[in-house]
Amino acid sequence: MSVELTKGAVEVSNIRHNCPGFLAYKILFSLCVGQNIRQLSNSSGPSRFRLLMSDGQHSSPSFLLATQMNHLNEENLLQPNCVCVVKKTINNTLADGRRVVVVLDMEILQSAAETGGRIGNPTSYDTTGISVFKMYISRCFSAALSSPRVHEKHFAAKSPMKASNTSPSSLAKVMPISSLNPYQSKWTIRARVTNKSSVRTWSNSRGEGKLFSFEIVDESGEIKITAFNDEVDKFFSLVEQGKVYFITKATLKVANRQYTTLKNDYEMTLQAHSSIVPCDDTGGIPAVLCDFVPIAELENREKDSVVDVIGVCKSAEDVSRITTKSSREVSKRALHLIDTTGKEVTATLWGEEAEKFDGSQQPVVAIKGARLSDFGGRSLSALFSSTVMVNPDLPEAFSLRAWYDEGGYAIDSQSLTETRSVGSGAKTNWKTLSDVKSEQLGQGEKADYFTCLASVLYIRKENCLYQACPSADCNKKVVDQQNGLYRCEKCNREFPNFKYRLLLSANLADFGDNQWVTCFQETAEVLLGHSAETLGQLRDTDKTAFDEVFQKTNFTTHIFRNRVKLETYNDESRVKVTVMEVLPVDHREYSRRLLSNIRKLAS
DNA sequence: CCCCCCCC
Repeated sequence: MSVELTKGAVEVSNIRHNCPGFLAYKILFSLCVGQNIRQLSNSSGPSRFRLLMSDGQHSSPSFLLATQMNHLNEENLLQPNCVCVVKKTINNTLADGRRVVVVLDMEILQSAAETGGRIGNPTSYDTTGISVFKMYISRCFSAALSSPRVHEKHFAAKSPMKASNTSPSSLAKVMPISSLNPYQSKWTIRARVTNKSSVRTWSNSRGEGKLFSFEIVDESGEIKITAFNDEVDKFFSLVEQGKVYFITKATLKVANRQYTTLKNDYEMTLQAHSSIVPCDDTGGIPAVLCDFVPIAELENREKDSVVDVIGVCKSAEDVSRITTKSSREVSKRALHLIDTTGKEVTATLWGEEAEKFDGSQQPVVAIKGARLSDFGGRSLSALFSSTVMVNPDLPEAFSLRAWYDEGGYAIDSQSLTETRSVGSGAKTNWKTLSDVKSEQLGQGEKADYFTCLASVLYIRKENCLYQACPSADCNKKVVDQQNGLYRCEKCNREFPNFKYRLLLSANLADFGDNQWVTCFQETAEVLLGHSAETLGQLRDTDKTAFDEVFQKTNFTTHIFRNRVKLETYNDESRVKVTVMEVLPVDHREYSRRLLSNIRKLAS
């Protein structure tokens, strides 16, 4: 059978390297022959196939089969000289600067046997020679191939540079990053910021100061740029992650390979006379692309691998300060991310990123280049080289938002990170209050421990405070001698003062049952939100305010970690529940408990 | 001129 291949398809696919605004879209239907299929060696993750594609006129080896199309190989359809329809592609630049056309969707139209050999006499298509002229042409293509998935971010630059930017002749003056060296100072580059640090200060024997750095990329390569002191003030707010700039008059120096993973022998330092000018994002500069790993998939990835992840921040822990092994203080904040795989993972942010993070609206968070750790099973940690994006303008973010809001928030998800946030040490023994009775918890020799999600129904405020011995280690009730002195029988002493202690009897309820529990000092203070001392003062001076504390506590919901034990008392035995810990309701745990309870109720 | 990848 004879088929006609779409001449020019190879060229069109490759030219579209110059249209970074498009993440993925349908290309002109093109019939191509996969002449050569090579499985790329890959230490982790699924196999990747490189395809030498031909349109009968040109052939190009720069086609990479997206892994979701690997089934073609498994079905044995991917054979040299088969004819396929390429339906959807995305252009990408590999870490080493090579450009590839990733085939996201294609269909085998005719098997290799049916084709019977090579079609036409294709010549090799040279992608390195994409000229300014072609870049210009590509804009015509991008206009013709407009798509709803257009992802272009227009930068409202009204500078004169904008006009010259659209002119092919001026583009010729822009140099590729890969051509820069310390021996030539007259250059302008046009590049996208892929990673921007926060401002950091230093102080050492050579002096002190502040700095920030960022990384940029163009079609030819990447480089790191650092700004110190005055240049920090001048450029920090101008430089934005993801945006494209003309950069000129910075100093180049040999990069210390020890400190960089970027593929460039040099790095840049901004000077007083350096110039950074925002420019149009209209072609030529590769977009910052993320290769998001589904959260469930993290389980199979190697420890210490660096991955891109995206998820809804279901809950975020409070920021805290820790001291590192090198005695440095740093802020950290753990985020709990969930995605459509129904799995969660804990990701830690550091420093300013941790301090400024606001998880209150459960934003979608994408982290490009997070390190996978094996702490608690699997967890993630942001690196200095990571890019943390909150509610990024990405299709993946939109679909995650929709998934979460339309029901994802309620799924009984499981975390890959074993947290010890509730209970200590042993696995949390979640029970409903009716479980505690039906399973006869605490009726054995030893005490039992359980954790429940419950609301405060009632607190006995009468007798909740007592006057205790003021000695540090004695909490024994004292006897008011009515002479200004208080006697402790245990210490066998009289004191001119006492301290207030709390001993609270509260009735807790969940969906199916209720339970009287006892809260001693610490747990009572957490539950009521006031110290025993304050409450004692209030009771004595402002009864209304005192009552209000209890009213406000009623119907609040918490996680209670409890001890339950059989106690004998005047020949009568009954279980006594003592609250060991009152914890705020963690949204994550809350949904999980609520669902588990609902299921119990239904069954 | 920095160069830190952290903590449970």
